[in-house]
Amino acid sequence: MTSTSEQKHDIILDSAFYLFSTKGFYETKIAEIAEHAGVAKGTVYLYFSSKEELFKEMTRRNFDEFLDGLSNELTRSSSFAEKLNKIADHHLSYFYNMRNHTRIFFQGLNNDPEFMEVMFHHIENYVNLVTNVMESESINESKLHAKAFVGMLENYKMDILFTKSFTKDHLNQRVDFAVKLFMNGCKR
Amino acid sequence: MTSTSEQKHDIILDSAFYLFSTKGFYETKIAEIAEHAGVAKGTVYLYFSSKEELFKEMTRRNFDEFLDGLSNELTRSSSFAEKLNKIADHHLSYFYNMRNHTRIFFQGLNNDPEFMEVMFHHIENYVNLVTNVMESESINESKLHAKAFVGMLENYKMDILFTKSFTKDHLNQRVDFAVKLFMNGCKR
Amino acid sequence: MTSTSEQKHDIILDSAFYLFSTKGFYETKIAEIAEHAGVAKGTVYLYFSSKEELFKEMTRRNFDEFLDGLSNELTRSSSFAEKLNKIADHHLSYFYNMRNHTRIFFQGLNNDPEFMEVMFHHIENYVNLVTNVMESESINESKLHAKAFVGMLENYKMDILFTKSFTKDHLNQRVDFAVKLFMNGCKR
Amino acid sequence: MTSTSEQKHDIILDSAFYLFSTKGFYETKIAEIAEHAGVAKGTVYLYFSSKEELFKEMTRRNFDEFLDGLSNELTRSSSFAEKLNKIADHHLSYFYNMRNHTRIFFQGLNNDPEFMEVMFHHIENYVNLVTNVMESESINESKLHAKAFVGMLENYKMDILFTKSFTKDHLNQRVDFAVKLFMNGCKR
DNA sequence: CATGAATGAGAGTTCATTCAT
DNA sequence: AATGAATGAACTCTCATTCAT
Repeated sequence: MTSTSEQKHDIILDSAFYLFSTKGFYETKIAEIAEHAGVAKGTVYLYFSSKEELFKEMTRRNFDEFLDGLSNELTRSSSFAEKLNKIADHHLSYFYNMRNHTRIFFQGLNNDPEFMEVMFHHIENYVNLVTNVMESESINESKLHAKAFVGMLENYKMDILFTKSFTKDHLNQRVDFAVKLFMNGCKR
Repeated sequence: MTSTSEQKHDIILDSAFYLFSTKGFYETKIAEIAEHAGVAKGTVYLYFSSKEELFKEMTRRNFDEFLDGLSNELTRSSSFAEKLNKIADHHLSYFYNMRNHTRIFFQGLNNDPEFMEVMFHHIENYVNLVTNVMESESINESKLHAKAFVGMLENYKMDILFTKSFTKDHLNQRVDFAVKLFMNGCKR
Repeated sequence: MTSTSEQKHDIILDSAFYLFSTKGFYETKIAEIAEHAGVAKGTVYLYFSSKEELFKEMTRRNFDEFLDGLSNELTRSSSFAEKLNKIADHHLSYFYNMRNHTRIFFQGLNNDPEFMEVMFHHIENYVNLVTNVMESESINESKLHAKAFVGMLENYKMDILFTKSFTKDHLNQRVDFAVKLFMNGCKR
Repeated sequence: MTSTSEQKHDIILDSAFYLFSTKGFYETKIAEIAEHAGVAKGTVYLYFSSKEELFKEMTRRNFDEFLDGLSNELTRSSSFAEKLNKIADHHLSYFYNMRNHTRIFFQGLNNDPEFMEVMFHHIENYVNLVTNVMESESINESKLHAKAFVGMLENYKMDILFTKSFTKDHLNQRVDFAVKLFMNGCKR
């Protein structure tokens, strides 16, 4: 009935995610994470060497989940439009599901090179995944296209995070819009 | 030869910008800002009521400069393509000039509603400026178009901030690319 | 129309009294006293060498006024009972008139020997005045009697300071009571 | 051999009493209390939420000890004179034992309503205890009598605190004197 | 005489981290 | 492995005092 070591590791990570993403890094205290996880303060340090390290691991897990999910969905898609759709939907749905955890998207460990590396690699991996889709369609300058597409999506993220009344319908509308704009350009 | 009161206000703001943007909010100490500005610690509090307030004023000034500059350039542009070009160039050049102050773009006062309001309004104002350009060209769903375009640019920002070898040429290339992609869509 | 130097000295002392007695020594700022007196902060230091000194001078003036008034009233009294009455009335009326300035009676400069000296001397002088009255009636152990009488009055001070609904009638009742008790003892 | 949690709480309270009463509230630093108690600065905050709170708890403990002791002694007294004697002796002995901690009697947290409440209640409780003694002897206006008696004692406190050469004999003399004066009035 | 901008020492408080149990 | 009491470095902000104008 007691938690295994691995389970405790994950429980702490869950609590860290919940609190960091809701309140921000500096505003979240180790004591709060411990309490939320139902362990003692000292226990946190048995699994993570520091607050920074805990934040980094949490971030890594988040990024990995995001990319694993996307990568999984892409293998089940066939046409180009369908793939773009999946990317857009996955991207915006991710933020939609996290719209109550807005802090996570604005705060990092900006002075920690290792953390910047983690972020940088995530973006790189994400863009590479999208770049592969572009290349499979023989699009030139595939990387620039990939970044532009991701950027469009990233910007709609703001609507989600700041608009209280944002619904799934609004989300679908943006998915369609982004794909069409990317494929055909603006219609004048 | 001595500073007027207004000058001192700005000198402190300059120092705050330099340090906050280089090291981040929490990592910058009031004592450092004072030293950098060549005044005593207490003097900072004669001009700004708190560290948070100082950060907010600095942010406001930054945002205002960005928008004033853009708005100024847009009035001197004629064709649609030219306007898009000016927006893209202004956006990316701004970050290019600040590529050594990367911290500023990742950290804020995420728990301070007033600060979030400042950020939100800036984004709103920026998008509205771009939306006006879209509308002047009678483009439907002008706001969604505006956000998508800004998003593309925003994403290229990452290249600038993370790529040490990024040059003005790379920048111009992205400006052209973004405008063309936005107008015509991806070419397959 | 402008204040003379002596007037300014007194105006500052008045403001100091008002604020110190309403808010306490540490809670009152020099800046507030200056503002209340309608002078600049630096001006306070032209008349008083430090915050402590200002507090001491204010206290001295207060004590002097109290004793001058009492001494004046006693010369106009004839019988013993009448004199005791004047003392009691003067004592309690003084606190009654100051019942909105309760801070002054609880806070001092407890670490400043000079201030303690000022307080000590005031008490001494007051008791001596009352002792003289006792001696003029040939009462033995005149000083112990004097202190006991002052003590009775001092304690009724608490009623005045803490009882919001305390009236002049209550005051007169206590004056009469104290004099009778002192002269005849408790009635059993 | 190590302190229990409760012991540490009391050790800090003891140190707080020693320093606050010797030097005053504002003149005593938390760092000094910690050092005197043999703990780290932060430890003080594990037991008391703020400097103010620490001062309040110390005051409460002091007051309680005073009243408990008195109440205990009164139950063992029989005649009226004996009871008055016990009150006078307890009151003056208390201050006699504390004659090196004079600061405590002049300084409080005058702006803190909660602290004023604590003080007010203590005085109230003390007077009530004495009032009960008066009533048990069927004395009219028992409360006014009680306050007068306490006032006499309170004033002799000054002799104790300010007279370096004050001895136990002086104290006993004042106890006797106060009781006789209260019972019989001044002898002319 | 008068001003008030500038100073900077100093204090209370927080909280990540440690370590004896 | 787990605890949580104890630590103490570090930081923001205050305010009496000074002095150039």
